[in-house]
Amino acid sequence: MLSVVMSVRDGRLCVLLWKRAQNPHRGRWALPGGGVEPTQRLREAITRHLATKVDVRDVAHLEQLATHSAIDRDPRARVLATAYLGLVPSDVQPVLPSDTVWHPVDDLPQTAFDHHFFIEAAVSRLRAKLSYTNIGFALAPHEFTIAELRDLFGAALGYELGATNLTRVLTRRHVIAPTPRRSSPGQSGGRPATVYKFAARELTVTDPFAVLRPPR
Amino acid sequence: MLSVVMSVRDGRLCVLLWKRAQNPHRGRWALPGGGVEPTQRLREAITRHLATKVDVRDVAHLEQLATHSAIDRDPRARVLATAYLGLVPSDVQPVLPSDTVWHPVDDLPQTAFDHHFFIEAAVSRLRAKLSYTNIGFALAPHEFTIAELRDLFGAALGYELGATNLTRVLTRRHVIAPTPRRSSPGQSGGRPATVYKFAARELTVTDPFAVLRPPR
DNA sequence: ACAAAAGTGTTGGTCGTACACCCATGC
DNA sequence: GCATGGGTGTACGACCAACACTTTTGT
Repeated sequence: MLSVVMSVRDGRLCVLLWKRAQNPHRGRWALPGGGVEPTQRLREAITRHLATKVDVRDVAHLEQLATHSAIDRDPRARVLATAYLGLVPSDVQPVLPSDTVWHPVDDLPQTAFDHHFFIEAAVSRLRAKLSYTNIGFALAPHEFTIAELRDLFGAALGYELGATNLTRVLTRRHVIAPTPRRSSPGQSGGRPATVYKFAARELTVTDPFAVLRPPR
Repeated sequence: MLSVVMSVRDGRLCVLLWKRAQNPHRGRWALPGGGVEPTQRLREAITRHLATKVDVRDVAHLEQLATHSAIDRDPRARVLATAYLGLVPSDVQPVLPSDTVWHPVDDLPQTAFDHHFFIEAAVSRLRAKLSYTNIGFALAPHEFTIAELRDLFGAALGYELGATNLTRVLTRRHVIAPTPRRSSPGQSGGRPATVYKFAARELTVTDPFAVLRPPR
């Protein structure tokens, strides 16, 4: 049972890793995870582990990724590992243990076991879902300006994008909605930005049929 | 370890189920599945089980669906079940044991345990992937006419669709390609149909970014 | 007044659907 | 020739990207 907890930190998409102090794979970086009690469900086990071991309580979204069954995943014994993808909003600052660090996904250190496969799968999944669901809510603060959201999406997707079209796409799909509030500009001036929020804070598919749509 | 094996039979999307002769859930219909040996990988276990127990050797595509961990899934013991989605082309006719039957997914009998959840997940996954991948290759014969493909897709998606646009979408994306062959018309005449084939017989994503595309 | 930042209008292109029309065959 | 089924051409709308232009602020 593993969790790939991702969040945008300092403008970069990061994943939570801890440094192993013991063999096997001592010194390498591993995903948080552990065993599952016979009375626990997987989701429950993940949630509890994140809260107690790494003090991450504000996972805005959690979904199952995949189960790996390679026989020699762990040299000690046969371990079936089910991984979850967890997302933490960019404005929450969990207090992490000293061996646990946010690592940018485009500059990963050597990871333990087969954990880099899970990270790759998580990044692909997140990037894909950003384009056809409202999953962005789990990365963003409750309120934000378009500029902030543009930087957030840019960091998560790995490329720059324009604020204009981002606004239009997300509002047309009713993913985000303006609030009456607006932000005050910085020292250098500029027009105050409208404050937006996500319309829903649960995962919904916003673009269900790319093609081969059913007849109206 | 469970498999949701699906195929189009007699113009309907079907799933392979076997009737339980023993308690628990005697008389209900269950997905093929079984335990995993400590030396087996999941995919291997699924493949072997399908070949030996239900004589299904021609699974054209197999992908992992999800792992369920409900504590009371099986009243006998805590069982973690990882389900796979398998697809069988419509022209192969595996010899099934007498307790095993293809059931249309839109008219399911009472299923054992929580197997209907897996079936629902498999159907959703298949339908979604039909619109943005070339997964149709796993349902279709090696060669086919557009009319046959239209019926196949219609059965899988659950609604009628037009041959014209199906052709255009799939050829534009280079999912299918015409062959030099053409089919001879039936008794009632009609123009001979061009025979098509799938360009690739491995899963590829054909429509990766619906929106928020990276700049060219 | 000017720079900075946000927001709007407009255009052009791609893609998917609908539907009318043309083509090839059996009887 | 005519019915039958396959294939093509065209028009329309939805959607998205690019970019110029306007609005609102601070200094």
